[in-house]
Amino acid sequence: MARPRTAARTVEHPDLSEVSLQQVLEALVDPVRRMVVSQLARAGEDKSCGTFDAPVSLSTLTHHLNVLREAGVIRQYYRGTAKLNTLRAGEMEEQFPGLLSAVVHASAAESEEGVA
Amino acid sequence: MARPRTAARTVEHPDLSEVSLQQVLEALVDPVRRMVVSQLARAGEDKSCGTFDAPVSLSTLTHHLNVLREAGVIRQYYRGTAKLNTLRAGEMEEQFPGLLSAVVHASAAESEEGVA
DNA sequence: GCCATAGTACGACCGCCATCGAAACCGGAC
DNA sequence: GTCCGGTTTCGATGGCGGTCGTACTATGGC
Repeated sequence: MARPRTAARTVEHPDLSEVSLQQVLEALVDPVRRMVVSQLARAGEDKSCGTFDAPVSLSTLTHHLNVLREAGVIRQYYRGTAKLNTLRAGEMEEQFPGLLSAVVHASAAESEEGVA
Repeated sequence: MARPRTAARTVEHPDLSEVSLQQVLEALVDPVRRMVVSQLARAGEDKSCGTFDAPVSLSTLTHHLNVLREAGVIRQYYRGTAKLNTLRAGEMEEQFPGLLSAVVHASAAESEEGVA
């Protein structure tokens, strides 16, 4: 169907007003997904699927990224062969004030404690 | 074994420093438990098991209250025949800053939206 | 054109947790 | 003492979700 060569694959993202608190909490309750979120928050910038450090297979990781995207926590977009992921921190803050930041912060605090 | 007549049944509560973020999130991810927390937050004061409005049987409700207690979210104590429940909001705020309040707030916002 | 690389879709398995009903329990009222 | 209402424990059940491997697709480089 002569799909455009550039700006090729696009990804569906929910409007945050359509996302329920339940969805967000379910997304954040899984340890692997919280790792992903933490790594995104720490990295400061976009990471591709393969660059996450997680104790699961790639297909499982894809699954987790889908859940996070559907919960409105991350945004995904293609660039070249890679699919990049970024936190929707600002929007989340608007829709669920303090929630994502509290989780990220507590998560970081817990892992520091292990180091200290 | 000659259990003391007074100050009878006591309940074990974890120190919040022993509670993991994982535990807290698992406690808060269940809709019924979030209802309980919301009702406690709104009521302002202690509620007995039987006074919660939840679409589950009493035995299930007991189970949920146990989970919340073990996660450090609520404190329980006996008074007469009743077992009262109260939020450990202050302690939670210290250990997991912003977390419980964000969830309670978002929860309230969502139910208001249904009303509006 | 071909190949290599990155990610995805699908289907199956398995363990965990919410749920219930019924029976036991405990404290207080009488 | 006996009864009663409130709460808990136990065991069984059912469904959902995390996990994996494999087969597949798509993009970019050669």
